[in-house]
Amino acid sequence: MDQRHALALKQFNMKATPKRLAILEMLEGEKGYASPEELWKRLRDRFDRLGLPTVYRNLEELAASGLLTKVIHPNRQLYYYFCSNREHHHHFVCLSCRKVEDIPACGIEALEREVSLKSGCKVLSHILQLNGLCSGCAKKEGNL
Amino acid sequence: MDQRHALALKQFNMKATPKRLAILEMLEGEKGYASPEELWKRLRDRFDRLGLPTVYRNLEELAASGLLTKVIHPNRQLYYYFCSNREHHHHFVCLSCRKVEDIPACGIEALEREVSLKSGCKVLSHILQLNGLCSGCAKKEGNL
DNA sequence: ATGCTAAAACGAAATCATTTCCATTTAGGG
DNA sequence: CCCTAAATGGAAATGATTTCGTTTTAGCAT
Repeated sequence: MDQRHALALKQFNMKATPKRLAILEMLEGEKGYASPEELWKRLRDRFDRLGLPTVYRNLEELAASGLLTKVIHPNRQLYYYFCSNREHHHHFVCLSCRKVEDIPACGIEALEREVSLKSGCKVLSHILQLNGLCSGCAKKEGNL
Repeated sequence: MDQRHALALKQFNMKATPKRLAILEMLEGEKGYASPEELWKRLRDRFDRLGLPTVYRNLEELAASGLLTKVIHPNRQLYYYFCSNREHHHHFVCLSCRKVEDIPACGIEALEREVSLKSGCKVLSHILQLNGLCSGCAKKEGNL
């Protein structure tokens, strides 16, 4: 299991440091997205020394490599999610319990082509995310 | 022209204050998106007193009403854009010159229905934005 | 016109998530 | 086992955004 992550890191020329592995491992164990500070607090148990900047740095780098996914949250704070789905796809995120669900295909690639053809622009990236309440939270209602 | 904005504000039970109108007016005149601070600096010429918090507050409220559109920027700062297109739609934003272009239809409504039916979740909002370089900036290349 | 009241604006100060800096440590190829 | 680039620690800085309590104002009603 560690091996899996270590390999993935190597693919991106990132050293497989214990802290990086721990971050991936912990986030993989989460059911939903987590903030850098939350992860830091939990990981401190496992390391005598662990700086918050290290967590921020690693999360950012891992997201840049695509090993983690950033969540765009209305409160503008950073949240990350471990998604094993290596295909291009998008997410539904629950604003209440933080659960994340994959969204099957989106027609965005076609849209990108259409837009860039029509206006001559160069699409570098796109953001697509659905926000809401997962089935569980929607039932409990009164949430958020 | 003021009248137009004043009416729009009234529709949302917002007072048509000079500063609000000025914000709308100035943003309407922009070709692209602008940051609260930029707007503040430009608007200070027209008001002896204008607080930055006022600009922030108004931009936020106007965006909440849908009179302005928020841009999700990779640098995580706030940017706003005046979009006269009252239909539901999305944007392509140029990361270099800040130009904004409307994106025609997106199939998101269908996607939302599909997702919410399949997983029983309640989709409250969605984010869709294409980032890139507009045709002009793409030519100049080397941008960003 | 004038008064009234809730909404809006001031502006200084606080907040606080995120980043910087640089000295120290470490992973991992040679 | 060495070496070097990469990673980390920790304290401090940053700086966009928000809060707070007070003052002003829009706009309905008299």
